[in-house]
Amino acid sequence: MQKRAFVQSTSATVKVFAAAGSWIESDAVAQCHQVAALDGMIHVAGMPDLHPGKGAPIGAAMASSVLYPLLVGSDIGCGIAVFPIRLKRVVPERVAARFPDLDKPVDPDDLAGADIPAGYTDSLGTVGRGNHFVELARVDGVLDAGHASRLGLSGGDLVLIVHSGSRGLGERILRAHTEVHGAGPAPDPAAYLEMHDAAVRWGALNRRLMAARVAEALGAEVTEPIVDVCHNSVEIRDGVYLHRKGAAPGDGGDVLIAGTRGTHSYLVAAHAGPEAGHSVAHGAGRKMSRADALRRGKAKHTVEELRRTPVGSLVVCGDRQLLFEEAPTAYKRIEQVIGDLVGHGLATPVVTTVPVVTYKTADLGPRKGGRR
DNA sequence: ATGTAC
Repeated sequence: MQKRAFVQSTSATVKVFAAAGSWIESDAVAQCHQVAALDGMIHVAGMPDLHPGKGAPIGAAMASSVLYPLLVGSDIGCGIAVFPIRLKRVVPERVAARFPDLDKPVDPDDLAGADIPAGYTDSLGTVGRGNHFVELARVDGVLDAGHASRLGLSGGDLVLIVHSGSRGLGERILRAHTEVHGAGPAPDPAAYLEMHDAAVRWGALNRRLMAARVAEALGAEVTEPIVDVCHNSVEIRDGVYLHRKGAAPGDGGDVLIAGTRGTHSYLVAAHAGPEAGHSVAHGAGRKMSRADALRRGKAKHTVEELRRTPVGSLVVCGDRQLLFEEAPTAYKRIEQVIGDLVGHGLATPVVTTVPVVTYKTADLGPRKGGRR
């Protein structure tokens, strides 16, 4: 036991929602306990996709009496939305070739009159990097037919899944805080929350813009999303600040829990209580650092097998390093994560989706896409 | 995850 300081500090409770057999990186659990020791912290709930992040764990809901911007992170408002889409003929190669360039922002002139949160038009309509993606997927397994029907989903239906956030806006908001206050709490929570809320709205708009861009490029119609859940945020809940970093609000709504670029994703009905921070996992969760995934991936995979996955989908990604970092083998098995949520009574699967074409970043020219 | 620096 470590020697206690003279004044006994009260540490928050920590609970990780993973079965004994589910591997969780010890660094991530250690991060949860570091967070638990912060002033004002009340409870830390680790999701089954828990993994280490920069300064704070990813896949955690953290409740405290003070607001810590670092526990939301830089990608404030990042989330996953699901848009039903109708297409006549779906040949992955054709769809991939027709995908728009989502690395280039939309022309601000095209948004004349639109309400752009924070007036931030840089990179609006772009997907970003890291684990972000825009995916045409097909509903595969229907696990709760009644619930799926209420969402208007049947087996074989196509959906666009958009995972992206607030790009440079959220990063700017966090940096403005950390430059003055470091990892400390927000001295003026209301002022932070105002900027945070703008970034959340910006992220939601960004996801809609991307869905519209893709639909237009594919000659399809797109409507409002049936699911749109932000997993990096803070809210006042039961009188305290509930921070979520890589954790989706999971108390009554539906959530798309992303698998990987070569495996299924799960749309679930979430029903998490206070012990789970009213939250569920947001994805499969990395099991390898990006550096490890790159090193091991290069030894294990060819570029071709990462671009054409075992489920027959295509991955549009002109960045070879990103392709390795995001290889399905760098992530935990999504079935394990879902199983842990179900096992703890936090979620009920509704449908699974299988990727058809996943856009990560603009493809290389035909000449540049050689082996390895 | 990001914009920027190396």
